[in-house]
Amino acid sequence: MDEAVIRSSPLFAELNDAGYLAIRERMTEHTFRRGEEIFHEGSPGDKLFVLGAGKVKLGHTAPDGREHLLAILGPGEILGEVSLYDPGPRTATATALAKTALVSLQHADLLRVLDARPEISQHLLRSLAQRLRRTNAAMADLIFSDVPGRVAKTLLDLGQRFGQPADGGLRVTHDLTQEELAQLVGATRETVNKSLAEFSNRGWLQLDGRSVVLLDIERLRRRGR
Amino acid sequence: MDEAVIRSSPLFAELNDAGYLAIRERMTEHTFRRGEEIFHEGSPGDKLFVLGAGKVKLGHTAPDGREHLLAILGPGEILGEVSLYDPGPRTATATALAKTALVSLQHADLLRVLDARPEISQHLLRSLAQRLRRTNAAMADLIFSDVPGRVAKTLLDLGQRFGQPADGGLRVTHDLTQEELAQLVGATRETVNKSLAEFSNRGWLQLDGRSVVLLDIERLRRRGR
DNA sequence: GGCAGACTGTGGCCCACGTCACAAGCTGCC
DNA sequence: GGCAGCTTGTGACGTGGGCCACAGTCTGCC
Repeated sequence: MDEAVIRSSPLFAELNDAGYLAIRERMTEHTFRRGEEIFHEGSPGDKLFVLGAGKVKLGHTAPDGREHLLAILGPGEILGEVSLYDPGPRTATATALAKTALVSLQHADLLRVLDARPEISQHLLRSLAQRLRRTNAAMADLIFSDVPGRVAKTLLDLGQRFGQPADGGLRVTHDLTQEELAQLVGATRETVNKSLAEFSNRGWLQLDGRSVVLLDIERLRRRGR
Repeated sequence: MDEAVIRSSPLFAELNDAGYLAIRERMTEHTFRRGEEIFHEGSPGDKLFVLGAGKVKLGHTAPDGREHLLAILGPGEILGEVSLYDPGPRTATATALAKTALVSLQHADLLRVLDARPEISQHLLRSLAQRLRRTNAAMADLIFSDVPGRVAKTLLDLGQRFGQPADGGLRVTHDLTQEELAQLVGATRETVNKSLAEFSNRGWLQLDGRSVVLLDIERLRRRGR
């Protein structure tokens, strides 16, 4: 079960069992299948989510309908916390990329915990600060790196977070279509496809549906910077 | 004097006079002239700054030496707060763009205030959350807008924050060279120059050294999206 | 007042990448 | 099992904008 993942998420890890149980009973469990929306841009943001299992994409749709992904989140990660600090409608849409289990918690309930245990909010703050740094790094990449470079970097990042050793390489089950990967790196599907093909026939990785096996991490890393 | 600006910055506005004076005496005043560095990427980040007057650019230098600006900050704004939440070396370099007056405050001193008045930290959190939203919007622009569009948007944004009515338009003294403006929008100086020239001879704005007068805001806005 | 160094203004060349257009697999549902 | 609709693979073409190379203007310093 993924209860253990929730329990040990940074948000709750420091609570003792009694404290955790008190907050746990205010949480609601949900499951989603690929393509189902967890929340939509513009809707009121009064809840926060913690992923137990699965994967979620956080995306933003431009007025002209073009879409761009802000982040991919996995087990143990927190979702929707921005509107905890800055109340108002959601500024992004969260969609499940695979079968996903998560719990939701009303902001009000969480704030009660934070009141009692202010040191926990440090974890939330740090995660927000890190998200900001990440985003800044991504912007720098958009400006300075070409598409293959961004693809390589993104795969390495996903590999570090979700990969597991297999088949003489690092298997990364990203659950993304090439279209979604393109939206994540800020390019078109076609260009991403060609970059992947290039990496593949250099033997740096091996494509396999919605996952890849990274074979030559060192070279990918060099290509990424 | 710019004391009033500091006093009414979101960080301190809610304090009563006694509370403010208590923290005020832990602050140190500094002034910088154009080009002087307030802090440098990689140095230990143990202070936070509040701008009283002037303007500051926040930039990041890539390993290959190319530079990119994250934000332009003006009077009343806070600087260096990220390392308050996520301690460690500074991840950006702050440089004065004009004659700038500011005060600095050790994190430790500020944390003492926040302990006593936790509601104040809400303001800090909100400003961080807003910074994150801003950055996300900037990323979307990098992906979806062309250079002239980003230039138009950036000028409108600066205009909204620093502009004042004059000469039948909105005068924006941005204190940026075209090179710096280019680093801010993620393009080269040459392309930015050509965009500005284009806007200028369409009569949408008027160039004037390190400031511009925005004449046709409506059209600039349309160009920006 | 004159020289040095920064900044602005513009044209030419070229390539990375977006757009378009299809072909070919894969998946799943009736 | 077959058709419909995703998804992947790849080639042709056009162009926005980076890079280079100057010329012209502005600023401040000796």
